[in-house]
Amino acid sequence: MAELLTERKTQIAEKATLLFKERGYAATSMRDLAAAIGIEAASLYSHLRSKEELLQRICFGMAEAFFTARDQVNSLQLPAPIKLRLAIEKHVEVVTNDVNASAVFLHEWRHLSEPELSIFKSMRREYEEYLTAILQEGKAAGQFNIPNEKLTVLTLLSSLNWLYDWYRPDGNLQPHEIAMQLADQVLNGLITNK
Amino acid sequence: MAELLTERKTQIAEKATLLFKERGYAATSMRDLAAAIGIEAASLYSHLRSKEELLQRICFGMAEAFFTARDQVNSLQLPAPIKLRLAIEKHVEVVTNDVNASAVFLHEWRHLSEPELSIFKSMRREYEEYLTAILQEGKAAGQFNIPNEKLTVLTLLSSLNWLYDWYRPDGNLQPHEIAMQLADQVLNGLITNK
DNA sequence: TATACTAACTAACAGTCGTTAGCAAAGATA
DNA sequence: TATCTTTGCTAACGACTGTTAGTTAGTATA
Repeated sequence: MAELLTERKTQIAEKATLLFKERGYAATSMRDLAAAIGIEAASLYSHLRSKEELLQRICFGMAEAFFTARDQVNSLQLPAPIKLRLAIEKHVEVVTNDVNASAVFLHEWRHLSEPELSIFKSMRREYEEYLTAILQEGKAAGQFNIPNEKLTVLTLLSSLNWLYDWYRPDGNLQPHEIAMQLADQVLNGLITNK
Repeated sequence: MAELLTERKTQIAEKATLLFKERGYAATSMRDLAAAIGIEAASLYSHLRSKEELLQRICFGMAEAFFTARDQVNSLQLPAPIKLRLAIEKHVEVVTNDVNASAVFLHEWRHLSEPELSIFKSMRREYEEYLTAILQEGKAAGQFNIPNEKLTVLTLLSSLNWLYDWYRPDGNLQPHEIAMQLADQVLNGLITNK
């Protein structure tokens, strides 16, 4: 029954993501995970090779989603301010699409062991460079006022990433609206009448 | 030897803060901590009652520092935009003053057990409300353009909090400069020529 | 009907966890 | 000199860790 097998594997992955988010990777035991599903800890090993495999899937799955978003943005030739809006929109889509996985991706990656840890870090750096490039483009064209790109890109990223903490799929703010308001705030600031 | 006693206690607190930041609370064992100091794990208990006591001191010590900053800001009668600049400045001071403790404060608080956990959460909420009040003040006075206060305050806080991740005390950016650039960015946005 | 595979189980492994008990050396105090 | 306090030690506790071995019932395939 290929379908049932996949269902169970999916269920394990989803519960693991939830527990890793709520309690952290190190504080979640395989017995916790098994109990949350309703089986014995040893039975998990019919479906996976190790606990860390679960973490790897979550971290690299999210990384892949962010790269896909980046490639979509970069496939278009756009002025920097509009490109930045699009990048924000796509990033928000990825985060809101799976807030649990986003939280694990952001906070639990350091429990990866080598070589995955180094690979993960370099992927993250690559994504930061993609956003930095947009900022530099706009700065060079005189469209952005940025004294320090690094500060700006890290501030931007933290604003976008914290989303997982308060976004509610059943709330009244849609991802698109959130992205628009975030983009307005980042681009125009809070001060009225510009 | 009251002084030596205090020195050792301080050393333990600092190493614990560093290890909790780097590996996370759950993944740091008392044996790890003891080894980092150069004593046996059991010897730690001459200086503290439990592992969680260490976490409590870090979390509530930082909370106290943030509240002190808030009270300083609130003791002055200022227009909202200037008050927000000051709040940002004070917040940056607290974070940059101890980046390790800031990281633990931000990420490891959920390993507190009751009743400390609930107390901690309500203190955090109180601090968010202090910042929200400034935003509402400016909005009511027509100085701020804010469609959604909650989104704005959480975005602001995440920008400020992520500082612990990249601020280097020996770097070329002083806390005051960082605070000014952050404030400019939040208030004026990235777009040139306003 | 016979065979192979899947997904669960129980039992157990070697190691680690936070913590306690009991003790020893050193220095401070009386 | 005698006593108390501090700060470390060794040894050990019971619980928990990720994981493996071996087994079993049920289902799909030949």
